[in-house]
Amino acid sequence: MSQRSAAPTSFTIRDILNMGCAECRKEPGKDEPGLCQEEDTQSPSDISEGEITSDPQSPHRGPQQEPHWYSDQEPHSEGDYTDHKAEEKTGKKRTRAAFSHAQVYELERRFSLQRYLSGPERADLAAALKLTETQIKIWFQNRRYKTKRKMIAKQQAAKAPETPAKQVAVRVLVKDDQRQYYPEELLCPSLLSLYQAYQYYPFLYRLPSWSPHI
DNA sequence: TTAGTCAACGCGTTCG
DNA sequence: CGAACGCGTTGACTAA
Repeated sequence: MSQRSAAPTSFTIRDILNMGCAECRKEPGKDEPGLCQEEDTQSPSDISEGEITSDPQSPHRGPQQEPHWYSDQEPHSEGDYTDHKAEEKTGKKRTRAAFSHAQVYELERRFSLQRYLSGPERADLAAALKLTETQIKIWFQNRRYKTKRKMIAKQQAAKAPETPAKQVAVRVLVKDDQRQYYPEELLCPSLLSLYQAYQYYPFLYRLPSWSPHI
């Protein structure tokens, strides 16, 4: 990972929040999922200390002009979580909050440190991220299950009987009759899948646990 | 249209 | 008995 700037990178909650989504700032006008919109409506200075700009209503992901993430959705804060469940029973269509980049960043960071949270830890994290404890609990549940599934799939792939190698055409960059790289120098498949898993959260590349180096 | 991801849900199980 | 868990599924959504 190359150095983006001369400024030291801090991973405290406050710094993460205040720094906003660096990926979004690169191309502010680009219409791409995973780009946040917060900078347009709320400057970092507007964020109170230690506060996550976690409005699932205005998630980082989603196009600028017409947010596809529940544009008709009522605010989904901790207070209305039960209301949301009540809505389910009344037959209203199910909604799904999209956590902001800052929230997911902190959740992933925390998960990399500990896979299980105690009650008080969960409450603290929920308060810091402006999410409900239930959301934190469900997120960790899903995250553990997701990790397990991937591990099982990986083990099964490793155990699977070797199939005869298939010959495929490989494009090779040639300049002045000289090959510029070798196929084996390309990204390995496992790394590609990892990249794919991070497609929605490019900022995760900055997590300490993440390293593009093999 | 399809495959994949995600948050949320339902259900059965475990544990204090 | 209630809370938390694992697991499978659902519904909304995107990219290809």
